[in-house]
Amino acid sequence: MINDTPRVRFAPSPTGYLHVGGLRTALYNYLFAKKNNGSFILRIEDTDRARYVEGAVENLLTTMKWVGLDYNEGPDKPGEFGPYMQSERLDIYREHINNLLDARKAYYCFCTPERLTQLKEEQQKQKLPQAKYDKHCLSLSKAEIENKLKNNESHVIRLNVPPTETISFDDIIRGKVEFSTNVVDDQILIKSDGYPTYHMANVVDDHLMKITHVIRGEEWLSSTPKHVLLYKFLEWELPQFAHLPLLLNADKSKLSKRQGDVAVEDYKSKGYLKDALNNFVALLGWNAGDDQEFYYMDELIEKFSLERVNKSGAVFNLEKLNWLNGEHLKKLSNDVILELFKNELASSELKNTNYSDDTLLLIIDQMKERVATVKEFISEAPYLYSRPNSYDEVFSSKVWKDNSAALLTDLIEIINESEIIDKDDYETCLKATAEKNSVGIGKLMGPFRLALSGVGHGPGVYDIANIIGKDEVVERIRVVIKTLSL
RNA sequence: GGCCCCAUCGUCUAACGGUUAGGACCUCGCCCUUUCACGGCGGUAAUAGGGGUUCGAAUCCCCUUGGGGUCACCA
Repeated sequence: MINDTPRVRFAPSPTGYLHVGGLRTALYNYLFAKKNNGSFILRIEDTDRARYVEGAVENLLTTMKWVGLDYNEGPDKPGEFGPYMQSERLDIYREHINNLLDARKAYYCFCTPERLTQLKEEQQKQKLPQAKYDKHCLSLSKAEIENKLKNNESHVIRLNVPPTETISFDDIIRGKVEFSTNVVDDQILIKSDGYPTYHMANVVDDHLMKITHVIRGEEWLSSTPKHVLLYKFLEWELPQFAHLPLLLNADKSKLSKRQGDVAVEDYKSKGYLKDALNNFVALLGWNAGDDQEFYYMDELIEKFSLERVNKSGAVFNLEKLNWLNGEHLKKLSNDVILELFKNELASSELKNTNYSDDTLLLIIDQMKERVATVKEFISEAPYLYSRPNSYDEVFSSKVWKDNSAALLTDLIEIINESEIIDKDDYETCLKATAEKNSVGIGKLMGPFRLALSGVGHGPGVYDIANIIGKDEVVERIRVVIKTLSL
C-alpha cells in the first residue's frame, strides 16, 4: 500500500473567488485528513494563462484562512513537495511528458484549430456517437516531427489512448466504475503554449506530492479514465478516488452563479458565520447517521468518514443555512456578537452614529433570538436606530382606533411624569394610562408599538422603548398622533 | 446524441431484508403571552413506475422513466 498516513489535496484553479462547491470539497478533504492524522495540501492549478485573474490566488488564500481550513503545505506554506503552484512546475511536467513521448504513450500533434473544427463538423455530420481526434499526427515520422519542431510549428502533445480496452477503478463513494477506451479522446496533455492541461498536471503532481486519496467533485468522474491511463503509462501507483456528489441549484442543475451567490466571500459579506457555513456545507452530502445537525469543526472532524458520503447531488438550500447561522449566532457570547455588530455598524450607513455598548447589548439581547445574521440586527429593525418614516397600513388599520390619539396623549403625560429606569417602567405607564381611561392595556399596546416602530412585529414594545430611550419614545408618540389624526 | 453517475416528504437526510418509513429546514394549527418573539405541543408531506429474487423489499437484480455530469489547446 501507498500509505500509512493519508495525504490529500484541494486543488482549485484561481478564478477569482472560492466557490461554495469548492469549499465543500476542501472541507471534506480537510476533515478526512484531520480525522486520519494525515496531511491536507493546497495546490493551485493555474495552468490556464488565458484565465489568469489578478489577485485571485491571494483572495483564495485569504478565504481559506477565513473559513479555517488550515493546510499543512501550500503556496505560502512550503513543504517537502513544492512548489505548490503549477505554473512553477513546468519543467517537472516536461520531464514526464518526455518519458511518455519516448514510450509512444503520447505524441506530438501539429493539427491546426481549423482542421480540428472541420474534423468535428464532419464527425457530427456522419452522426458519429462521439467526436474524437482521429490520431492523424500519430503517423508522422520521426523526421517529419523533427522538422516541424525545428520550424517552430505550433503543436500540442496528446495522450495516445489505446482502442478497445476497459478502464476500471474503484471509487470510494461510487464503487466500481468502468469505461471503454473507445469513448476516451486523445486528450491534449501539453498545450501549444507549453503549459500542461489539468489532466497531465494533476496526475504528475498527485504522484509527486504523494497524494493517497483524490477527493474531488463528480464533474471529474468522466475524465478519470484519462488519469488512470496516465498513471498506468507512467507506471505509477493509483491513488484512491472519491468523487463527491455535486452541489445543486434549486432546479437541480450544477450550482452556478446565475442562480444565486456561489462565492464564499458573498456569504461572508452577507454576514454568515464561518462555523455555520462549514456546518451547513458539511451536511450537504454527508451525515453521521444520527440526528445531529449542529456541529462545530472539531465534532465534524471526529465524526467524518468518506464512507458516509452520499452519492446523489444536494440542493444548496438557503433557508436551512439561515436557520443554522441563527443557531450558531445564538451560541456566541454577547461580547463576541458585540464585536461583530460593531463591524456591521461601521460598514453600514449608520457608521457615523454612536451607540453605547450598553445600548448595543440591549439590541443584541433582543435581536439575536429572531434573526439569521448580525446584519439583520440592522436591516430587520431599522426603527431601533431611526424614527419610522411610515406606518404599516395593515397593522395601522388594525390597531389605530378613534380613541388612540387621546389615549396616547395621556400616555405621553404619564411617561413625562414618571421616572423611567428600565423597560418595566413603560409597562407601569401603560397600565396607569389604561386604568385612568378605564380601558384594557391592549388598547394602548398596538398604537404604542405603531408609534415606536411603525410595524406590527419586532422585539417586545417595552424593549424597543427601552432601547430608543424616553425622549425618543415621547417624540415618536407625538409624531404618530400628529400623522394619524389628520 | 455517446459515455458515466444518480433516484426516500418541497429541501437536507435516517433506514445497511422485518420500523405505524424517523429527524431537521420550510409551512400550517394549538398552547404560552393584554404586544412581538422565544418556547412547548401537534398537523400536512416521501420510498418515480414496472418486473423479478425472497416467507418478507425503500433496501438486492433487471427494464423503463426522470434528473445530473461530461464529451475544450478550462479547470
